[in-house]
Amino acid sequence: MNPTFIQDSLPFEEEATVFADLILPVPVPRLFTYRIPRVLSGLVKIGARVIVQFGKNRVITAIIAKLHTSPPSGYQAKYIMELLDEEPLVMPSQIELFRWMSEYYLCTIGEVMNVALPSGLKITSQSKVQYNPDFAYDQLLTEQENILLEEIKKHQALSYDEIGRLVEQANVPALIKSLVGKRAVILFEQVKERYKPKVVRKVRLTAAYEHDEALLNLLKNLEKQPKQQEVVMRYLSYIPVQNNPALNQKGLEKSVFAQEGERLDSSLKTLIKNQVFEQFEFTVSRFADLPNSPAAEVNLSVSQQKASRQIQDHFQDKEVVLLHGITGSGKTEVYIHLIKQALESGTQVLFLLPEIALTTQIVVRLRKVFGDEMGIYHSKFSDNERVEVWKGIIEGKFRFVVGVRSAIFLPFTDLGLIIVDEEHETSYKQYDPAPRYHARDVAVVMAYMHHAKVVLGSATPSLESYFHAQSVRYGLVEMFERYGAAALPEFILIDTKLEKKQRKMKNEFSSVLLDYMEHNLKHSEQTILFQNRRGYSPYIQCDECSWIAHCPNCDVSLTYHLKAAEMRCHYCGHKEPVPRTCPNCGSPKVKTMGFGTEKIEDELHLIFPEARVQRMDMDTTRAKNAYQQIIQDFENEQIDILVGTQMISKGLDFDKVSVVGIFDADRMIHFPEFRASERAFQMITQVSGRAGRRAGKPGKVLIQTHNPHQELLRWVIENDYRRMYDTEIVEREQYGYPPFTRLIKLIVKHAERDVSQRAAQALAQKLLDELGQSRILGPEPPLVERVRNQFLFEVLIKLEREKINFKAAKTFIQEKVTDILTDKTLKNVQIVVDVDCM
DNA sequence: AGCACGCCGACT
DNA sequence: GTCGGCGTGCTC
Repeated sequence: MNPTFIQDSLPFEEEATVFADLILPVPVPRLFTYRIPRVLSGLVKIGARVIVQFGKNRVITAIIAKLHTSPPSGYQAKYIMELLDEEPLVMPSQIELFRWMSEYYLCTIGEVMNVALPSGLKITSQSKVQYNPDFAYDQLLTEQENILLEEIKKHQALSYDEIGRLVEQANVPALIKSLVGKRAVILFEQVKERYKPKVVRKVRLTAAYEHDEALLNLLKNLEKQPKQQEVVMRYLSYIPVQNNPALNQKGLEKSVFAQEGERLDSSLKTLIKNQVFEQFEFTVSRFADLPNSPAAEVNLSVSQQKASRQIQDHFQDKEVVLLHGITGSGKTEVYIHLIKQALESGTQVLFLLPEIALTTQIVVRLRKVFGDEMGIYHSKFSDNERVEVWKGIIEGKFRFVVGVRSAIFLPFTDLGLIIVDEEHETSYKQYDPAPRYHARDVAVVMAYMHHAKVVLGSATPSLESYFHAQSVRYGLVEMFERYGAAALPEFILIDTKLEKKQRKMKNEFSSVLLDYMEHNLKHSEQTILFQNRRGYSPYIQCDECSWIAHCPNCDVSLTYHLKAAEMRCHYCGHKEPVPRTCPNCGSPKVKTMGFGTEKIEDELHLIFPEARVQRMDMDTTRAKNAYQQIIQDFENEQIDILVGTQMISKGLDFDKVSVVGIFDADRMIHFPEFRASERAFQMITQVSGRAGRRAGKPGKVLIQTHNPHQELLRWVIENDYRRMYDTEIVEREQYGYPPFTRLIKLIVKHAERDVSQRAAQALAQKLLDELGQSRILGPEPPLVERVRNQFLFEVLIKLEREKINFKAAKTFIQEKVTDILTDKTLKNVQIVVDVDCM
């Protein structure tokens, strides 16, 4: 890495003009050089944000990546408009990381910046229109222009949107443009800082009433105004000033007096007017209301102690340790122990979790131990909340952050430990937009930069991580005992083929599963049903002519949603009503085919009308707290049967569930993709982990399958990760897949199938010439070959880990991609480059 | 990515 | 004859 890139002090001669190379949030693969105005030259620092004009009329936020005094040749550098931060908002190590990411994932540093900064830190400008006070009406205005001008005259400054709302004219932008030309109005850019600290309005007694005597007098005087008296009494009940006058400074939130049905707020107003109370505003943290009772003791079991000791031993000579611990082995306690130690040694700690696991018990758990020293970074939090975490880390308020994928972008300066829990989770990989990064892999790189250590934790590690743990790269620590001697669940395989033959199936339910569920309901025990497909049915079909409802924009069937009474495309979001008769032949025999979570839920109502059934999938958890609510209800045993997609495999307390039912295991196992076995093993194992024990008996996991003799199911049942790994790794090596190779997927898109195909073929040919046949797969259309009216073709590149210079190969690939994009005979082609695709 | 500039069809 | 369609190319 270029050392000047991270230099942050400037011993410049006073006269020299200072230039800054800036990261701009645009997909242009270079930095942009701007001039620093003389008055700011001593104040600018690397990592500070500035506002610059970019292009003719755009005003955007940029980050200073480098400061120097060599004027650019060939063009005149513009001045920066404003300096936003006196101290760096982005740390030098982050700029280094951004650069590494843009090189590794083949995207621009601006794209990295764009996803890294919460939008509250990115200032955007808005064009504002203002009446020109010097306008002399020396120009001929059309009637429309006159109406508009009169309206603009009435206001200080208006945005285009506001004008649009004010007048009923069409083509407002054109009219404004004309008015600008005639010098009747002025355009200017208004910059708005998005982040607003959260303030609460508070009241407190004025100094005159802070003391006992004055208070008693006040209460006496207010005997005729009972409402006002009540206000004072209420205040004192919260803030006992009579016992301790100093408490008054803190004040009380105004909202306490504005509760429904009481109408104390008007009395409060009077008291404020009479200078009994005074108002003030108080800036509060948005995280204040989370449970917070720090320093709960953590007692490690013998196996947990052993695991954390082993991890620390590995850290002597290794940066990364894979903690392979089965569900319920108590990895969290081990994490807590390690986090505590890292914090005690004075370093920062980052704990990554997949999105869906974050809203649950583990956060509450960590909060109990670490209190408000711990920041939380989550996509369902508002932007302001994210900015608060960002700034809190810089200010030293948070030395420990629990967060999702994007938390790797936070401004750490001195990381000592990164924990990636559920490291096998595919949601750590961002697919769209660029950078298409894998947070687990970035975490490892980041740890090297900070000289920090990494713990990757999982009950079902990714093949990649386990492979590295088999070599000298990573250390491996295993926990195979269930905490508190909870027994492993008992597996039952149900042959649905056989049951179908014997006519024992009730739609999707086997008789065995129904028997267990019924027994469970009778004994008030809980059941989880897993079907990794949302909606009611994945397609609807005409019984007469076999017509199937398709998305008009994508090459997929439409999924039928019962409750919403419509068909939806899960790729582009297209919706349409369900036809009563077949649009092709007019037959009324249009039937739903296949099943998703919604259908299972629906059928459960018929089979067990008395049972309390809840569904949990993307459709029922869209609201901010819906997910948490369902989990809470389930924990409080207000739900008997929970039906869900893979969402249910995380963060549920297994102790209360005695039956887990898994549908459609075959579809997962035989999915046409090289990772299918690994994924299926992980998913089924994770879901099975939800089965606990009740009254000393182990829980039951029932798997419905067409073929109970598949070896993958046997590995799951025997909890034999190792067998799965050994079998799978041989195949990976044989066919040249990760971890033996690195994959780069190029997705070519065009509105016409033919152009898309031609471009993909040309691209593949260029790559083939240099890299050879064995390293290039395709081009071939993906499973869904048309999405949002774009035809897709994929080229997959396999690069061996050892033999190939990965960086050079990527540069070459990038060149070839650019060749295609600039090919005049292939216009409007888009190419997505996905490094380490999943 | 935006955004402006530039060259061809349906309207006052 | 103009508005405005979106193709093309640039941004320090």
